[in-house]
Amino acid sequence: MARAIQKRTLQTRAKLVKAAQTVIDTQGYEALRVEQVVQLAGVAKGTFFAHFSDKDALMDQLIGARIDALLDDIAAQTSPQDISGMVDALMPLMNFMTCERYVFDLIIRHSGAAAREEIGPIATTFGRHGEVVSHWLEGGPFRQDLSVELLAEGVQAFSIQAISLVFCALHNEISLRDRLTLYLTAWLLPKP
Amino acid sequence: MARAIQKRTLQTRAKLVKAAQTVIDTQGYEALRVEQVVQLAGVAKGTFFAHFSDKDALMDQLIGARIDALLDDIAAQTSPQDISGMVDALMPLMNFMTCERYVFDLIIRHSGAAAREEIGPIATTFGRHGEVVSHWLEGGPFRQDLSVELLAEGVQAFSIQAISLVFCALHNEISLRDRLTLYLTAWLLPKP
DNA sequence: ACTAAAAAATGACCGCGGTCAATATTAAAT
DNA sequence: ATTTAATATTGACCGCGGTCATTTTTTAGT
Repeated sequence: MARAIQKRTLQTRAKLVKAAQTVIDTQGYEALRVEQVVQLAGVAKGTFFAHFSDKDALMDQLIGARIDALLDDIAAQTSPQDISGMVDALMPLMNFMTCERYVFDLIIRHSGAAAREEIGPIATTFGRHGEVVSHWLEGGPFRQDLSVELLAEGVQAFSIQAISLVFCALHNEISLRDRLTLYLTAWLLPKP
Repeated sequence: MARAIQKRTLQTRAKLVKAAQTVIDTQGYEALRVEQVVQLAGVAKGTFFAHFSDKDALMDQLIGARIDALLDDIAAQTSPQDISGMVDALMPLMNFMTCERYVFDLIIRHSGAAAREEIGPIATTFGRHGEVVSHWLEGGPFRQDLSVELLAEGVQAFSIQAISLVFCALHNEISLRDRLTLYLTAWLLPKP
């Protein structure tokens, strides 16, 4: 039968997460090295991989937690009634996703369940994001010819597109906020 | 003063590219190892990195060339006059982009100029893609309230979204083609 | 031809993510 | 308390991308 999780296990895991967060806070996500994390946590390298399947799994958890916290703030607000309000609400999330190229790449890589059997923290936040946006669209003054779920998928697609262009050498004359406003207006308020 | 490029340089580079293509043809993109490529090409490891800044640069070139060839085919056809025709035209490209998860990730990572000074082969193909789609939209029976360039950016955003969901464990009940059709209809033929 | 400088090729070496057989610790059974 | 099986930890080791001082080859000047 399945045994209970040992206290030691939780302690070690907590030490690893704390050490990782310290590294990220001081040096950023991209600079994180597993060797540095285990040294800071005072455990052997192998222990790390007994707790996380790989380095990406740790990042998935930490970045997923950050996004979740941002979504908490977003969900706590009243539903925006126009594009400008919607962009305002989404900007903290957008800013986090653009804080480092490495972070953006990792989020994209984990946004779907990434062909793994179990869905990870970041993928879960994408589901939540869709629900929050869907809820906004339900009563709002936006196009009514499509399901809110489909519209929400479009909002995600354009958010990713806007973020991508931040890292693009060609199109950086227009700000992230302005580009997202442009996209969402075209998507949610078409006037053909 | 700058000297002319040696014949030997071009030969070595060709040997590396040929060896790489052989590996890819037999084992796929993800399985490619630099060590195997240089062994097959009969050169030292250091030589590889004298010709390509890193492994990604080689992939950028090879995948970029493939996409370019697909865009040649697409551009050679007459402009599609409806969503179905547009999706038909785009499908070969979509299928290539979904042939391997590794390929998709690499394309995304290089789709913008990736914060590098010089724009790479894949990033160039994205520019071309935008031009081809813009040209389609110019005379076609699609929404006229936005610039064709902006509409083309949307087509790219939805293409990426559709591809992403192929690799997503949650949403794989609907096919890539059907999803792209759904998205492009909603984007290019809104009826609010 | 000979020589000097520029360019190309080499391979030992490093950094870092990830593995695994061996060892240590914990918790249940007697 | 002792045994036993499950679980957690360890660190030497591996694979592979990437570096760089050294050596080899090519080119241009005389």
